[in-house]
Amino acid sequence: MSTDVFGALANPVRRRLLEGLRAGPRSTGDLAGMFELGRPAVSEHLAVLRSAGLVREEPRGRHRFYHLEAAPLAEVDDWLHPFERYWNQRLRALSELLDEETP
Amino acid sequence: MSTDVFGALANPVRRRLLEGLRAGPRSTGDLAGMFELGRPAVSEHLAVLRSAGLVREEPRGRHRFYHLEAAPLAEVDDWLHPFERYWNQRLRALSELLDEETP
DNA sequence: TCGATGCGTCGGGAAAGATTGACGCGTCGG
DNA sequence: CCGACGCGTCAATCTTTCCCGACGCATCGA
Repeated sequence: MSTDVFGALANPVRRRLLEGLRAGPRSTGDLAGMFELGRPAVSEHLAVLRSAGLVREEPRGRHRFYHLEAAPLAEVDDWLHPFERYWNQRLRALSELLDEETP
Repeated sequence: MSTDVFGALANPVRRRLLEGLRAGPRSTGDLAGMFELGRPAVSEHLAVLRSAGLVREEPRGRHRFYHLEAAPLAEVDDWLHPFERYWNQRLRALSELLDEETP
């Protein structure tokens, strides 16, 4: 059903597809032009993104336009947030200070 | 050398390992206790995290303690940021307003 | 109506990932 | 000094992912 969002983002092709969709909906062939891949491969990647809820397809004529559906990315953001203080220097200093205060 | 960070996060076991390391450094056996997996499997997952720079190992006696090294997660955060306005309603409205203001 | 176009899907093969049992190495306690 | 402990690594196996060529379906232009 809805595949793992993290798994969907694991592939660089799929990440670039999402980046390409930020500017607006695009057709499959248009998206496939971004890569040196065969069209079936891109189509499969789009299917993975779709099963992760990251993309919505709108058939228009004989083209099929894909729309960015960024809502599931919030899950990644939520997972990432608790780690933020560990890579941000200033917040890290603050948190270490707090760790000293509360033993 | 440094494996893809997104690829490292694709596996739920590895994500839970990083979560478990937020509280502080832990030994391999301790971490393996979090799962119903064999110790070698967990050890390999830790190797993947290490090759992604997400973890640092500190040999202490016959134990080996793993420390969280969250810096590479900033790459994920950076990638995620341009999408934020697409899933956050309020920020989306704001950014669309800004887009109108600055042509 | 007919040929061309744009797509998704299926089958197969190659590559990568995940898990296990067995083994070897260094470390600690007695 | 020795047996037990905690680990990492290796070979082998199984699953998943990735990619392609071929095919079929629907749509558009003439």
